[in-house]
Amino acid sequence: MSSAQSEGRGRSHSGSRGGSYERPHRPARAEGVPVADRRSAIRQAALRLFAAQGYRSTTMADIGAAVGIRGPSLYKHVTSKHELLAEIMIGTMEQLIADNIVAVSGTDDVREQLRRSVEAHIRYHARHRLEAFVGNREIGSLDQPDQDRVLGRRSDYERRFRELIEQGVAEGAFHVQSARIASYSILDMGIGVASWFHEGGEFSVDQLAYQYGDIALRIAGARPHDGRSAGEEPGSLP
Amino acid sequence: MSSAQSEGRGRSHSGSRGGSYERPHRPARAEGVPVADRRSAIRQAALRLFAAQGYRSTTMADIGAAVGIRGPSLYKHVTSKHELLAEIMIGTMEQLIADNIVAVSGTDDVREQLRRSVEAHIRYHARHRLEAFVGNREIGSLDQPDQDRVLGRRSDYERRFRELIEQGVAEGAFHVQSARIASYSILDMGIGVASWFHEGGEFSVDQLAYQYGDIALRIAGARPHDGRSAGEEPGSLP
DNA sequence: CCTACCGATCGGTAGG
DNA sequence: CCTACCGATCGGTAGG
Repeated sequence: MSSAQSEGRGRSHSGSRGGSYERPHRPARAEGVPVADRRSAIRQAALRLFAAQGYRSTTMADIGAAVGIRGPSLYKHVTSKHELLAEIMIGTMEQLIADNIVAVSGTDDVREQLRRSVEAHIRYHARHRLEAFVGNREIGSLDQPDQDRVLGRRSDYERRFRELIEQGVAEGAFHVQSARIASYSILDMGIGVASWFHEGGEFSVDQLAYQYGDIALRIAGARPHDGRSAGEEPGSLP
Repeated sequence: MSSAQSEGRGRSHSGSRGGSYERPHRPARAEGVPVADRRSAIRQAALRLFAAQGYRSTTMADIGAAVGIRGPSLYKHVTSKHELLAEIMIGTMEQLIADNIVAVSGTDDVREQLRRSVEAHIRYHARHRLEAFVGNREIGSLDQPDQDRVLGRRSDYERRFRELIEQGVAEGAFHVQSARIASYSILDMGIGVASWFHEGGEFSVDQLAYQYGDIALRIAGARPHDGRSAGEEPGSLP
């Protein structure tokens, strides 16, 4: 629910017509910045602007202004606007998959593997809201090859969750009608986090991760070896 | 997971330069269509194109071509491109709220109210994928007043689910750590359906609605009066 | 419902 | 890293 950002909607009707218009003030220094940091500053500005205004509504001049240079000067550091988007979106999927590999590798208990996978999924979507938000909204803004790359990685990522759930079902640890719907619902509720989470709100990232871990175990129909349902406090049964 | 559409990416490099270029063929009749249907045909075309290409990448000429007229002729039927988007997005939220009111009014059992609310939510997102998809992606493309209208209705809609869950908790029918996270997770997993569902796939709309109803009851920690967990077949307990 | 057209925007290149 | 600029696009209006 709710949108990620609200700043910067609509082309900035800034100081048009009427007397002396300087250029818009540049944010501090235009030079003197280490060349190595310049690229990452550009990427970060692009990410923020893509999230706030959308890829198509963000101009190279906007991105340049955010790092203190003019639009055309960006082409010394990046080859195109599209490249900036593709890097964000492919990098996001690579990170999610890498985090998932770590999450499942620390334990053999399928319940714990699912919990850790979901916690990693939630942590990423809370800590990297903008990446996740842009990654989920701008798929159609990619060219075909990059779109295929991102969708292929998404498919791989989903399969990891689905096969984990199938394994749990085979072991008798999970009980679901459809592993696919279970994995979709678990992943989709995590994706939603990127839309409404903000630091300093009702929940910390840790609390969020833990609660969604519980919810995922409920969705999976997980019961520990003694037969209790997931997410129940030991003493709360009727 | 996955994007809603893939047609029509990128401005259509269609027959530029070189010999005889007629205009692009118009899709059958340009006139002879009942005036009453014209507006809804335009809305439908706009919806399809907004979903496939994004609002900003869809031109009035695209929409016109889809209904067999030229871009400027659309202004006989609509006042602006923006109006087309606003109608879709506000109408979507109005329908979801109306469906929810019906869903909760048929029973007093809070479990059944939640089930029916979720089923209605899922049915809408499966049957009106494009509306839901556009409604969730183009919030930032609205002007401020319309964006406020949509977000206000979203907030109302979420509150209906949250208060239902809180009521269930108070009655001892549900058990959750946070009603807000429960409602967000339930709504977000439904929103996800609009991204990946397609008719003729593995599940029918009815199957989907039922399974997500079960999942929502699990998330809510629902147990029937006899103490069994939601979504379990009566004989499946260990 | 159409053509002609205005005014504005924008990604990217030239050439310092 | 900048200015000047090209080529193309687009929402909306004029005036039939």
